[in-house]
Amino acid sequence: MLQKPRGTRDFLPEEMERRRRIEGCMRETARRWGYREICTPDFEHLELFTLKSGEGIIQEMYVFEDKGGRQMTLRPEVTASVLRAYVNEGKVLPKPIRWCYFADCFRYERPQKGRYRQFWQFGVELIGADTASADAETITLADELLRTAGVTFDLQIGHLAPMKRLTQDLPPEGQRAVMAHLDKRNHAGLEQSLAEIGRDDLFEPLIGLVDSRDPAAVFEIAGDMPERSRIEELFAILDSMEISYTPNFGIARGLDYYTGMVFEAFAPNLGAENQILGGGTYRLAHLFGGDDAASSGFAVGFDRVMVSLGEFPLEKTPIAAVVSTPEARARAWEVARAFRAAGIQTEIDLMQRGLSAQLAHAAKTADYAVILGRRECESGRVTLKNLHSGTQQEMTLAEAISGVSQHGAC
RNA sequence: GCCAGGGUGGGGUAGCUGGUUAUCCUAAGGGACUGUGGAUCCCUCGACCCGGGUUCGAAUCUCGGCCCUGGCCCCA
Repeated sequence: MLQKPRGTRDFLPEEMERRRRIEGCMRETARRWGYREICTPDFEHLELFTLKSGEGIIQEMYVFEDKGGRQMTLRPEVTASVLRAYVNEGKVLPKPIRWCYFADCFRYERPQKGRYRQFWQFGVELIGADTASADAETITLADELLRTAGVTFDLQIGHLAPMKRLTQDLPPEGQRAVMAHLDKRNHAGLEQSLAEIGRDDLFEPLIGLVDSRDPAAVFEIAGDMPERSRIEELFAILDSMEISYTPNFGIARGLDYYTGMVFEAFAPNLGAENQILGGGTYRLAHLFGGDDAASSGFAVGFDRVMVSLGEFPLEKTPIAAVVSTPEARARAWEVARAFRAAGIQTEIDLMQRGLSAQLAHAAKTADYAVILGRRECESGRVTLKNLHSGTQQEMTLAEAISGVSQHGAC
């Protein structure tokens, strides 16, 4: 038997209903904040992502050569595409630009819990605003999005400036290593890296930075800096909005293009892959030939949110099954059409089953049976049977439709 | 790329210290039952992940691959 590709999943209707429901929550929240949907290609020129993230990511992507000999790749994320689209067509739009997307992405990685080779991200990008308010909007929207979806999470917010200030004298490789260790809270690795470059004196301040839960203490350690007022303003807005978060000035997000604020959210009930959201402020447009627009944004790991949420009840709408004898076949089609026109999910027998078997089937899949035989054909009425209570009654078609509409599923 | 544990009908399983036709539950389809359902009974359908090796004989032992689950690395 043919298997699905490694790291991919089939979603059956039950699961799709759950996914669409949560997707709808996220879309609605973004809409209320003025973020309108953008859709970019599933595949892009490879160069788009190597420009953004370096050559090293090629081995993690689905790269292919198209029939014209072009180096292409399935998108591993959406931010690069959105910024490319901005450079291509968004330059003249009034700023700030608020865009959101819900899209599948592809990464050639080893699958594990919450990590798949095809996965979905819901994200927003706020382009052209370079203020504490813009930072605050990005974070607050992220918080609201996750809360609306119903997921339990820890929100951690940091800023790259203090860490960069402390490590500004280090060689680039040293700085990179130090930030990586801090991001992973790897104290032993940090100590070793600092020793290798002869800067053991930085160990205590850097640890203090990461462990600090008070922004004021961070400036005590790292000293004053130009970004200080913006950072303080950001946290003031978040506090006034009563956002629940943990300051974490050890977040490095690993990538060079982040310029200031960075934030992440974690779901405590997930395994090793427990980060469900990540974002920050960045500059990318200039890489793709555009202006140096300041941007901020985040992406939600939609599949991880779904794993974290687990099973939850779905609201049911009533289902009607039209059950008929062979002689009432034509009438059954008419009645089914009328039910569907009223917006009711309605199914009709396609298996040429006997009345008994039709009812047996309806009892498993529907809430109401609309029974049609010679008697109903002659009277022009229908028999409506409630399949949960077992009660049934003959009535007009209109009465049956309104009865099903009003009672809902049991 | 690395580590651990797994892979038997659509789903869940027994067998796995080699030996008849591979067990059971469930689902699905049909019948008992041509105007009334989920019960019951009967029937049908349908599986040893793939390939090599050992053996008279492999679901079982062995090797390789693939895939699944979790972890490492990475995490845009």
